[in-house]
Amino acid sequence: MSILEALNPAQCEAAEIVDGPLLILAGAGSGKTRVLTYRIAYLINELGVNPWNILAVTFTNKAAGEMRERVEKLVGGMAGQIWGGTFHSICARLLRFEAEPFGLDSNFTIYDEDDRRAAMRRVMEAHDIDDQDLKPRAVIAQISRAKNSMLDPHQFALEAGESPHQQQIAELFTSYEAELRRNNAFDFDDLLVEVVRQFDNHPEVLAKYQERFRFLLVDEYQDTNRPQYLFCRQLAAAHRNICVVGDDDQSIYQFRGADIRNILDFERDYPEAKVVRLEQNYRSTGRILAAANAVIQNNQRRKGKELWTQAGDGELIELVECDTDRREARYIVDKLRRFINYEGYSPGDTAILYRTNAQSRALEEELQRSGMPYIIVGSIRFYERKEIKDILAYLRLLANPADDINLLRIINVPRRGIGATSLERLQVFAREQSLGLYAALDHLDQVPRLGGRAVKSLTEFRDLAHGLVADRGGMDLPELGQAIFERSGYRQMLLDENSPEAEVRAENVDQLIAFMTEFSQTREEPTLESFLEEIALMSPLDESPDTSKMITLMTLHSAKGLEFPLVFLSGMEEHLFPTSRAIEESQTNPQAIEEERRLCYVGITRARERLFMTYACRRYTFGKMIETSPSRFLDELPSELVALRREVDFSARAPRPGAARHGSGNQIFAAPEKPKRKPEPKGVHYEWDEPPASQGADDLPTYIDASDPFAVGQWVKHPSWGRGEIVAREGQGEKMKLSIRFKGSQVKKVAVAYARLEPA
DNA sequence: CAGCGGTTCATTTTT
DNA sequence: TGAACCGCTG
Repeated sequence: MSILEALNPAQCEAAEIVDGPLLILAGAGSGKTRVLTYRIAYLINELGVNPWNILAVTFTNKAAGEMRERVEKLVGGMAGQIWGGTFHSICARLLRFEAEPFGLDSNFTIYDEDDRRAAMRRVMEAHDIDDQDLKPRAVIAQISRAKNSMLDPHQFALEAGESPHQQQIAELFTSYEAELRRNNAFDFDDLLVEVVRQFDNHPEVLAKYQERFRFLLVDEYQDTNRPQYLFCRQLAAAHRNICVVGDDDQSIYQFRGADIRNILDFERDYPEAKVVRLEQNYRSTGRILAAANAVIQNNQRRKGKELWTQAGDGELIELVECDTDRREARYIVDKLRRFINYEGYSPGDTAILYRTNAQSRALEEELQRSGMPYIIVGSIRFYERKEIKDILAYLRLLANPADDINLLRIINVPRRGIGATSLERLQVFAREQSLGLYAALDHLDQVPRLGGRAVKSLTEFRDLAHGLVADRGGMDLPELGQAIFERSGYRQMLLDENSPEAEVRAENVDQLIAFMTEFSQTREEPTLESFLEEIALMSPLDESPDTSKMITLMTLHSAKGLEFPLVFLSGMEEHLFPTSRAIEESQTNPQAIEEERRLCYVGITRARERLFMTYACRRYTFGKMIETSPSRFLDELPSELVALRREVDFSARAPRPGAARHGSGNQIFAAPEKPKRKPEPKGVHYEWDEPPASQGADDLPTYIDASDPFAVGQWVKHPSWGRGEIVAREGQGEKMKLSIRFKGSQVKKVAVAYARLEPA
């Protein structure tokens, strides 16, 4: 009996066709991941394929890990031998493994957006270009686009033609590339481009991998860009065993070079390709699916498919109009509390999705008041925090001393009295001698016009670095992190600051070191380089481990591939979703709106049972209240699927059908909510279903729970800051942080586990 | 050299 | 609204 009997006929076919190219067109919720895992298990268990011969490309590293786990359940420990990960992490590993034949230094650094910008600034300075009239960001965007089209600086210059502006960018492109090579660094785009070029130039290396990766699986194929497409084509050229899975309706990364043609033209690239369509949806209710189908139908450019389900209709989709973004947030949080308290949902069943990260702020404030556990995916990324980036910069310096950009970040952090003037002198010297800055530190006596104080400070820094390099061999990863934290004076700097914020930052560094410990215990090769690489290529989702227990807030992009029983799509407004940019662009190109619509489709299809879509009539934007209008996508929802309600006055719970008219007016008004009898709450219960009488300066109700000493509204005493009122809190248990308003009305953020707080 | 206060500018989305 | 950048002062 085959393991594939657990699959439906279409899924079974998709898992079984293992010879030659295969395109699986998998609609949202059609069991795609299930097919992929069974396919791999089938290859290994029933066809005796060595897992070592399988390469699985996924969209996040987390997804790769989950797939490996699921395969493991079917085939056992051998699953660990499957190569899996994102294009970027796979390519980074390839570049390190093959550094020698490729003529590279395997200790290269991977530049993120910040590093990239810093590098570009430096290049522009060298070219004497004022960054006011040519912004580094814009130049980088153009370079990135060029790389995603596989253009090198030379080809870019040819395409630029006569335009002096474009020629200037071409020059900057050339210098930027030189700068990165000098620093032994690659940016995100380079990782892919470099592998493709190297494979072209080293067919013997390519052949090795073609031989090894006899079975190629690529998930989210609709979001591949040109270099990724070429990479796949290179690997598959010999055996043509390539299985790609995708959904043209869920292509949402064209802004970063994804080319929808890669999926639309798959059958042209591989004429012998078989195509399997998965259209039965196992995720959502009939109404949710109908809404999704109705919206996406407005796109012209698609392969065309219609999802269907055997599940029932389910509830109506609720469309909620709120007068402000604040009210919208409050409505959502209030609704969540009810679902969690009385409808048997747990926080982990729920998600709030939005178009832009900026929208998370108002929602977060409301959630903080509520005390319900939540996690924001991606907006304030752990590895982008100053203190984390600083400590990482020290680590990167040890791994790759040739990286000036990195060294400049920390040479005066903590303050060592090394100022701009001294640094400039050092840089001029280094440039003249063709030395990296780190190497130049060994010749301080030869640097012209360097003051005695500066020499002393720079020597101090050099000795610090040398010391760490010398001792590195005898330390494991977390010890090294700890040593950097201590010896660099970073910990002392935070201690001296003696503020709650500094405490939190110290705690963050401790967290980083804790992760280093975990890393060195769980990874096969816990080297410094692999650690830095993993962090550099981490997606926001890879960073947040426990979305399963909390209300999850994230962008629609981050939500791709996920599902939740209860979903809120917030900010359904013109100029926000679709964005102003897309609207503007659609003046000249009607298809510009289509990617936004696909994003909307992705959002709708995340929901299993209940879907709420909300919009505000006025929204705080750039500190100003802006009048808004409902998103055009709402007009595309069939009226019979939707219940419309209005949230105007918070204290009046019942909706007030009223003045404002919406869009084409095809929505129904919901009957006023009938007063429900409260069932006995089960499990965790979040308080304040009935809001207490409003209090406080504004007319917003403040919720207070007297049994919880750290509830919002309670007073506490801080050893150094005195008495203060808790105005907000985040996190749980040991990680709980409080925002406290002390006298002088300054608000400080405090980690409960660190600050010795007393009730006051 | 560091710290302060003023100004300006920005929001897509992410590896 | 706020982060990020600039220029001035001590």
